Amino acid sequence: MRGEQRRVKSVDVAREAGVSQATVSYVLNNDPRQSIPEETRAKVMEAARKLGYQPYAPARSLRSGKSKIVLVVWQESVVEAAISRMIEELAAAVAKVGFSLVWQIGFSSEQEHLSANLAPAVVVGLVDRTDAALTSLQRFHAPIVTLGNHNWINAGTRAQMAYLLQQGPRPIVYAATEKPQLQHFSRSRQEAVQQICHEHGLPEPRVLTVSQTREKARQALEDLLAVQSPPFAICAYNDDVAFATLAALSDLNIAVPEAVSVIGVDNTMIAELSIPPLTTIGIETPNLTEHLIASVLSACQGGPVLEIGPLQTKVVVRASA
Amino acid sequence: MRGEQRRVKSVDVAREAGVSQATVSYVLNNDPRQSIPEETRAKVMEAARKLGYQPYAPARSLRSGKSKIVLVVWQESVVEAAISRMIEELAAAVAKVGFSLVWQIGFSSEQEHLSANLAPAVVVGLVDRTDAALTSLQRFHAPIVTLGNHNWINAGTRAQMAYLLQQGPRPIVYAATEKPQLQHFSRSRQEAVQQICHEHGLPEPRVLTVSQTREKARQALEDLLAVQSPPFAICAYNDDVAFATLAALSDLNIAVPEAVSVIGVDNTMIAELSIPPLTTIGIETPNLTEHLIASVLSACQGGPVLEIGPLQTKVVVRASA
DNA sequence: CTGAAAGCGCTTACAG
DNA sequence: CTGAAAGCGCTTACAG
Repeated sequence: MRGEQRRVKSVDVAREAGVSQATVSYVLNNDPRQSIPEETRAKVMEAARKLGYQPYAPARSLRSGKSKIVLVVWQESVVEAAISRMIEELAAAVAKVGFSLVWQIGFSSEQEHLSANLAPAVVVGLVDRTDAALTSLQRFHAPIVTLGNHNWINAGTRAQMAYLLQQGPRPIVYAATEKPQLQHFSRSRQEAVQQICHEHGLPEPRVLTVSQTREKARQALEDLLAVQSPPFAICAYNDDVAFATLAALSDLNIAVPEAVSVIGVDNTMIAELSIPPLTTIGIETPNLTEHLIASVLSACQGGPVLEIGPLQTKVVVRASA
Repeated sequence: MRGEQRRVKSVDVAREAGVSQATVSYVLNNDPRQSIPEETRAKVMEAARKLGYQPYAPARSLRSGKSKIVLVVWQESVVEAAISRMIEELAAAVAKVGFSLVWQIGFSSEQEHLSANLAPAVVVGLVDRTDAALTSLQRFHAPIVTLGNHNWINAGTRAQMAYLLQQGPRPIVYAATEKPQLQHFSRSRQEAVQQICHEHGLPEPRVLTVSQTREKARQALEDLLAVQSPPFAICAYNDDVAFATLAALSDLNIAVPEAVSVIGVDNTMIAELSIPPLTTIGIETPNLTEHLIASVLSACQGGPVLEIGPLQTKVVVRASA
């Protein structure tokens, strides 16, 4: 399916409307420094509509020196509802000032020369703030907006541990994910769990690596039970891992939370649908979306990049812990 | 955080390397029609590296008349692992020929003027092929690659019904999603279910609208049970809906699949983690990714848009139906 | 209020 | 093999 045809240019619109190319530009961009009579304006609009004129982005970017693209760089490969909703609101906000939002998903090395192919006005880095990632974002030569908190990766983990500790002195097991693309995060959270255990004089936490296949998850759990007897508490990498863990516990007829308690992170849609319903951590930064929008809009308009405050968490207590 | 600085241009590289701007372009683009001595080539590369030169995409697009952006338009707001994996492979493939891939997520009207801000070389439309959607994609003035099958939205639904029918003559209930952004799809699948029931002389299927909150899902199910007594089979919009349905059935102590059977669509990661494990439909088109890649690469290089064959499905039998 | 003209940073015929 | 120059389609001082 092709959609090509000859492109209609602003000079075509000018000819059709019987005005100059400059006037077309003034009208279409609503240039506030010009005062165009209503009649001329209408003629131009009508001609543009009739010819189906679409300004050609590269020309306009080249001339004006700035593009109208906001690039969201999202490090993981899956986009969940919560983040999607946040960015959807951002997209609506930037659209109001004539910008468009576009995503890069999965921050892979193959994609690194995106900066040679796209010149965004602003980049929103929803990534772990490692030096490598930051350097990579610099290549866009655009203002960079990131989540303010260096440790947002582990914010949920710390909240999980605080809750478990407050529930009583059970040994802790960290349930890691098996997904290769999440190892960086998973390891970081694991270290956070270890450190907190040390600080509270708890034994070194064992690690349960949970695959998404039910069978393998059950086996890993059996292996764990051979060396760690209940009661204990499982602090899961995220809700998905907690889910698989609950399935495995059910298969082995282990009482949750009496023998083993489980806590997730993310408060995804499905968290309340598990059996038993999953206790988890929700990210609840009041006005996070608003702060993000304000920061991006400011950057779009050449203003400073506003700092975005740290993430706040809250425990969503259900039945599993 | 700013990453601006003065942009280094190809003329700067030329000066640094002691050659002309043209030579810089030839070297950096590996122009096959020129034969540049190795020594000159090395000088240019070194100068570019030293200055951190990045070609400016808009200028290059304007001059060459084509961009190196592949835009993936994804109609839903959530990106699941399966689709993400497919597009990741596509991204790697186009990267090999110097293109970059970028997503538009959630095909909202606010984003419609994206075509004024971005000039992709190819657009991949992972959207329902309605006239409105197609017209919208045309505005990019680029070749459009879509999934070949007009009815891919309902392919999974037809497979669900075929399986349920083959299991025996239970009344069918269609479990719809409540999510506003999915209504178009959900209604389309519902109609497919109705039509198939007619064709097989089954009674008009009742509709259970399933919210993602457990409490509301349970209530809706109770309302249904007041008018439809077991046994019956629930054909769910997708795995998420099936999940919520299973949770509600568990709350009401209804035996699955003895009293009520449930089948999903998508074969998501969590499908085997439900209690009982979910019977569902997987999309299993052999070489779908390969076909997609071939089609996009062809379009990138100015060739024709290759047709992509219809989606194929397979039943993944677990315990719920 | 309107138009003729310059120029953004590249690529690519073209001449040498 | 290399370089001087034209030109992609816009926007925006500038002159009228």
